[in-house]
Amino acid sequence: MAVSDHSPLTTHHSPIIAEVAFNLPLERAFHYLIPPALQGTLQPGMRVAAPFGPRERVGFVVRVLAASPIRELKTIRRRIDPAPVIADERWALASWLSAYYYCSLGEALAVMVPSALRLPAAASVRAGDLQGERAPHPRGHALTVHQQRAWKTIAAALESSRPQTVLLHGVTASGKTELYLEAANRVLAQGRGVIFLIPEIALTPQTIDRFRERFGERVTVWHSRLTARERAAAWARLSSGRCRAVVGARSAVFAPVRRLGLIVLDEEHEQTYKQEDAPRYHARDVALARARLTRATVILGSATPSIESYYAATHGRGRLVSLPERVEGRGLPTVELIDLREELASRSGRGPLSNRLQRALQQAVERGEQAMLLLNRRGFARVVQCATCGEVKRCERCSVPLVYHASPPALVCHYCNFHEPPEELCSRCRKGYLRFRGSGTERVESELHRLFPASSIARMDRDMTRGRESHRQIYEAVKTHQVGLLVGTQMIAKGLDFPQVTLVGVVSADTALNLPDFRAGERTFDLLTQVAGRAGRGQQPGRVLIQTYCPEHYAIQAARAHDYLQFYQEEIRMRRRLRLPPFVHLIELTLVGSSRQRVDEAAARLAALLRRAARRQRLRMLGPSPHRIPRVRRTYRTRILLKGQAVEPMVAMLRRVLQPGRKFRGLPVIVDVDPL
DNA sequence: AGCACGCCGACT
DNA sequence: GTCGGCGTGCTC
Repeated sequence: MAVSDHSPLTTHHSPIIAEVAFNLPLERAFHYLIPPALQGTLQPGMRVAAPFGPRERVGFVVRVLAASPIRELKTIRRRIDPAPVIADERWALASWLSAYYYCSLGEALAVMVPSALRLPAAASVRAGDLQGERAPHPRGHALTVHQQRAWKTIAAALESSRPQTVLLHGVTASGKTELYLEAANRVLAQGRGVIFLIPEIALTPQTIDRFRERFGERVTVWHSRLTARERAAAWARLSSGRCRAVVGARSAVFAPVRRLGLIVLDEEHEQTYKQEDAPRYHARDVALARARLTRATVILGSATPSIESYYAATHGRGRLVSLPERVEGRGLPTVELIDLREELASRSGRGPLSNRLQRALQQAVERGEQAMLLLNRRGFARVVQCATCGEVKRCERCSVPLVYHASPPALVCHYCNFHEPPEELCSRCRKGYLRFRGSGTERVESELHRLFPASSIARMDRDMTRGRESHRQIYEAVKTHQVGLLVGTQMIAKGLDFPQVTLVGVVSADTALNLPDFRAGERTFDLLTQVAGRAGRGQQPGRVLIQTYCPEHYAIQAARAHDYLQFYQEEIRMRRRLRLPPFVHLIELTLVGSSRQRVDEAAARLAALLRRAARRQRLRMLGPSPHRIPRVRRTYRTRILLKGQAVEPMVAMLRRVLQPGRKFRGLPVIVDVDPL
């Protein structure tokens, strides 16, 4: 293309320049000439393909201009979309994302639009599409007294002209979904749109089914497994306004729902709402930001609300409503603690299951009832150690011990998935036999086989659910009573509804508790409460046994008593005393690089710079300190933590300190705002 | 983020 | 003498 033909650009007054933002960690957007064939057709929010360096890239048109200060402009190659894929408040939402999570506008826009989305040329908004059907659908069931009281608050929020956030705190099986459906129904009847977020599509088929039952074709399901055609169709239905409700995981918070009136986050405490690669957004916080822009209501629902959400709801930012009882008068299971210190002193055997837990399992088996065992650790044994020289088998690429897996036999790194054939003799001293220490789900499974040879036993963890159908197969096997005993990692703690399970055993409550993380208590309380909620969902009452070395810990005590408030009050006191969220916001910076020395030096320099900047503002800087696992895949990692009252000023400061591409001294810096 | 360019160690 | 490591810089 002969750029020199377009001399001098400033005399043009028609928009022949497009400013394009790419999905790159660069703050700048780039200018291109619009080819004659596309002039007059490009609008902000459309995607275009353009030459970028040696290759072609897809970017978003941010605006069209009459002139550019840049000499030697290249020309846009193609237009991707017949109509903008970003419109209305989603533009402002992209700016918010970029400012809050420290990403470029291009990265923010890219995360809001599925990259594989291809809109058919015919996609256009017809007038009248937005009308739709407004008649409310009849309610499914009669509401309980508690549900009615909660509904009053929710209905008031929905009618209010000011956007509101309602935290719906309800124990497991207390009927939260019915209220979500009722709220969605009301908002649809107002002619407004609904986004319904669930933690994981695969784990919550029942919730989707209920939505489908109630709203039929008026709701679109949005998830990553959709085919290109399905995705395009769903996008078109929503952006045209023909369909005004969407159900989906995290990324559905960006769905092009029109006239948004309500966002529901079911199980709002779930960590899956946090995206773990850039931009590292939290769907709950995006939902709150988007709701502010459209004056929409947000309903957060959970049996174990995040500390942040509960604090916000009880300190003037939103309303709290509670459902303290299970529907149909079913009681909560009784929870007993097993002090492993006593067990250790008295017991002769050294398996992972205490005598008391074994007896309880025995009783359940004898009565023909089902039982579940939770252990948040895959594999057979956590540590493989030489009995003679004490050598522990470690991963070559990561600073972690290898985990022994029995079937198929292998030593596995849980961080880089490195596999190595197991040996019998120590590879260092060539004398000692290898000893297995610490239990995983495989060992518990083999222990169950030994104790209950006549029972049907299944295991559910990431190793067992590799295949796409395996998760559902295990689920069906338990549901139809083909399996009597189920052992698994935390994936068995969430959402599964097995009415015949009367006993839940937690093999070790301390795995999560001992992590060096200020949220360890919260994680433990969540996990114990959620897994306890799996017991006694049918006619038979439930019983939960928790094995622990620290039975006096408040997270475990509160879980035993089914007392969220007791846990919250202890936890919020700790957070206040230590200046932790929700009293401050954290930003975690991770410097990564192949040379430990270079990483450490850069981290020290960056920390010095930030410390100086932090003194001028009112914020604190901690570190640098090595990552909990300093080396993963031969890459060293060091962390710096920022603490402050507001995120935006901290991010603005980082923008000044870091180089383009979010680098410091040439090393990439991973920025995680509000890390989990 | 890619990708090309450019300057120092172990090899046909 | 080269092939290739990754440190540096650029992308309208």
